[in-house]
Amino acid sequence: MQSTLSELEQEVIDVFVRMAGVLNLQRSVGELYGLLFISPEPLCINDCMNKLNISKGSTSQGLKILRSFGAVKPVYIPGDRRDFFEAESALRKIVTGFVNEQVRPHLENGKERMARLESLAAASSDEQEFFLERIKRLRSWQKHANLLLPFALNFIKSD
Amino acid sequence: MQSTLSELEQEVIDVFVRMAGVLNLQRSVGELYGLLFISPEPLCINDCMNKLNISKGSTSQGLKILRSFGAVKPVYIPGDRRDFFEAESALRKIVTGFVNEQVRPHLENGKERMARLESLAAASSDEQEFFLERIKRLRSWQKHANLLLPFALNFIKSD
DNA sequence: CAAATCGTTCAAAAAATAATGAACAAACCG
DNA sequence: CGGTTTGTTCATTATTTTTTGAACGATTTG
Repeated sequence: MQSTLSELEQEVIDVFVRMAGVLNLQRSVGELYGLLFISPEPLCINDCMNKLNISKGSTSQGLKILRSFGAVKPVYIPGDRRDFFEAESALRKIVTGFVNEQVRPHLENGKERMARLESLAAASSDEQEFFLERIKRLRSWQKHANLLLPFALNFIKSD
Repeated sequence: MQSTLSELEQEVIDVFVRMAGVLNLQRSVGELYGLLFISPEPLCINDCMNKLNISKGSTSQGLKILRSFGAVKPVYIPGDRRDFFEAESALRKIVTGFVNEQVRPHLENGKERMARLESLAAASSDEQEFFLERIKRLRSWQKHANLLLPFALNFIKSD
C-alpha cells in the first residue's frame, strides 16, 4: 500500500514545506498542499497518507486546516463515498482565507487592549509623557497593519 | 537582584510576545523587545534578564537576534563598559530588516529551483501539460511575492 | 598580574509542538 | 441487522524548539 513520490512531486512538496515553515504551519500541512497542488487528479485521505507516508490522523487534521482557509476544496466523485480533495489554485483566495483565519485571530488585540494600555500609561506618575508617546506609536503601528492587509490582498489581482 | 514588572510593562510585553508568535520568533525575543520598547532608559543585559527573569543565555541570544534585523540598537553610555540597548521604533526599519534577514533567506528558492522544476515537468511523459501549467503558476506566485514585498515596505511611510 | 565583570557559546534539560494510531461514530452494503 | 469502509478525535509518543547555566575568553580594575 506504500506508494512512492516522483522526483517532481518531491521537489514541489519541498517548496511548500518551506512555505509552511515561514507561515507557521506544520510540515504535514505543507506536504499535503504540495501533493495536491501537483496532482492531476483529486486525492482521498488514503491516497494522501500512502503517498506521503504520514498517519491517518495527521492527514485528516492537515486537510481540515487546509480546508479551513480554503487552500483545498472537496471534490465530489460520483459513486465513491470517500472524500476527495484538490488544491485551490487561486492565490487570492488562499491568501485571503489564510489572513482571515490564521493571522487575524492572533492579532485580536483591538480597541479594548489599546484603551487599557493607554489608561495604564496615563496612570503612571513618572515618565508619563514617554509612556503615552509609546502607546501612541503602538496605535499607529496597529493602524498601519490594518490598512496594509486589505491593500495587500487587493494587490493580488489575477489568480 | 530579582526585579518586578509594572502592570504597564507586563501588558506591553504581552503584546509583543503575541507578535513574536505570529512572526515565528521565540517568546523571549518578544519579551525583550517589549521591555525595551516601553523602557525610557536603555537597558543592559543584566537589566533585561533580571526584569524578565530569563537566563543570561536567552538574553544574550535574544538581543543578538533583535540586533540582526535592527529591532534593537546599541547605545553607548560613557564610563560604563556594559552594552546598553534601546528599541528601534521606526516601523519601516524594523520591517525591512525583518523581511531581509528573517523571511527572504527562507524563500531563497529563486531561479535555479524553478528551472529544475520546469525541466522535471517537461521530462514527464504523462500529464506533461498539467505539470507545466502548475510550474508556470508557481512562477507567477513567486513573481507576485517579489513584487509585493518592496511594495509593502514602501507602504510604510511614516516611522 | 590577580580578581572581578561582561558577554558569548553550546551541551544538556525543559518545554512546546506535531505526529501517531487506537477507539469511535457515521454511512454504506449485502 | 452484522460486517465494512471511511473519516475524526484525542490521549500518548516522538520530535523539535527553546531555555538554561556552566564554561570560557576578553576586557577592565585595583
